[in-house]
Amino acid sequence: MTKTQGVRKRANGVESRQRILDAAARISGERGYEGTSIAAVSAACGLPASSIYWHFKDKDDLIAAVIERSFDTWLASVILPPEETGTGLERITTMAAGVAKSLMDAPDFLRLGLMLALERRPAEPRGRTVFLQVRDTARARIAEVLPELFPALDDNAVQTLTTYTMAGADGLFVQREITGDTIDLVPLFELHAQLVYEAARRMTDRSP
Amino acid sequence: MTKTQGVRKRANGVESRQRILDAAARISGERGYEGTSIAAVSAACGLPASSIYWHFKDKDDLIAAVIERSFDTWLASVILPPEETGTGLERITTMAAGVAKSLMDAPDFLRLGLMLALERRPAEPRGRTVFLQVRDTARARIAEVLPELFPALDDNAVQTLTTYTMAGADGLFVQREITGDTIDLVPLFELHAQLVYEAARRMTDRSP
DNA sequence: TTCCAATTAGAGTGATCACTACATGAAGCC
DNA sequence: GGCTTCATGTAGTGATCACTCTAATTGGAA
Repeated sequence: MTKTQGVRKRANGVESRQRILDAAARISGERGYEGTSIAAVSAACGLPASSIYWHFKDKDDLIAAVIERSFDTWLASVILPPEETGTGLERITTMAAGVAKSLMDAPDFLRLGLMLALERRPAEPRGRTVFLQVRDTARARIAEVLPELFPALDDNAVQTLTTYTMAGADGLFVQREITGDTIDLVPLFELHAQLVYEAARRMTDRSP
Repeated sequence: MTKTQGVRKRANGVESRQRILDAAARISGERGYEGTSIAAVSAACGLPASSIYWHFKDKDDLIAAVIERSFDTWLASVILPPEETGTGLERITTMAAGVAKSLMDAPDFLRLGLMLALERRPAEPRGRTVFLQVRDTARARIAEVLPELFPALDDNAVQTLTTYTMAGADGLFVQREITGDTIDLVPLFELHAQLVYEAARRMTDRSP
């Protein structure tokens, strides 16, 4: 029996799960955890609430799944180009531009993540934990890149610069969310990369 | 028939309003707009819901009042020390340290503000609008400071550096919120000030 | 005293929340 | 056909939401 693309949609768990996640990602990316109601997700994806609860244990599980799905996509952008592609400055500038592009393509992930991260509720949502893990992985990537470009950097300086690099990325993203979609993050991220690069260079000069 | 203006502590009106705002600031700073329920504020301040609605028109009005109250306090920290206190770098480093201290003293304001700013709900809360106005004022302050220290900077560079300065402040604040209260923002803000200073200096060197 | 207005207390409104019980339907396998 | 599993549909559950109504209390003014 061939799969007819007919009007009558037959029960399709995988596709329904994706539709639920799409709707939940959009709504939670716009309104945060508390602002995302199951009824709204249900209306947006066209499936009843009971279907959502068949695919996901509870609301917490749904939000966590939203974060997890964007996980790999986003982390793939945090990569330093190989050595033969250019100078150190060129490489981290390209890396920064790549992160900027991925953030502009799919801002819901970081927007929801930052909202979850800023909240301090008594029972921490699992989505927040997952987001912080992704963040730590991204942070570790940067902490590996810096000594590769500046072997003379001591560990303390690497930690400080890593923190500063992450902060700049978050802050520039927030800036775009506030000011509007017209702002292009790429040149700002490139500037950020250059400033971090210069700072690292000066730090190595100081402690030979 | 002249309504005497000198109203004493007629009842606990003024004090009650402050208690409500204190409770609302703490709760909304921890859980955001949707996460702040009138019942929770009522329990935290010891006054019934009807009293909250006597002092404030609705929830939106309450949250906006929370933002407005922190307004002046916070803006007062965004000030460049006078010229005779040191070199340009020293002055903006001191300014950055002051902002860092004020953010660590009262993080609820910026945490709530950033949560409001990131949200994109159909009906924008008034608190969000107020927060963005405060932000614009702070931004204007920075945009005035930069040409004072670097008269040769063109307007485009000033705008870019201002955006980058704000972004760094936001991002470092977020970093502290995520990593925990043990992190000291002051040295990170000072580093940020130095990097912006160096960037501005190099920009003026490039276009004399 | 009496009156008035500023607050507060308490009870209650309908709406919406996350979540569930249960029946129904569709496909695969025999 | 019958049986099972996957998935959806219907119709709720009690709890909590923002908000309101009205009566009580309070202190100052007349």
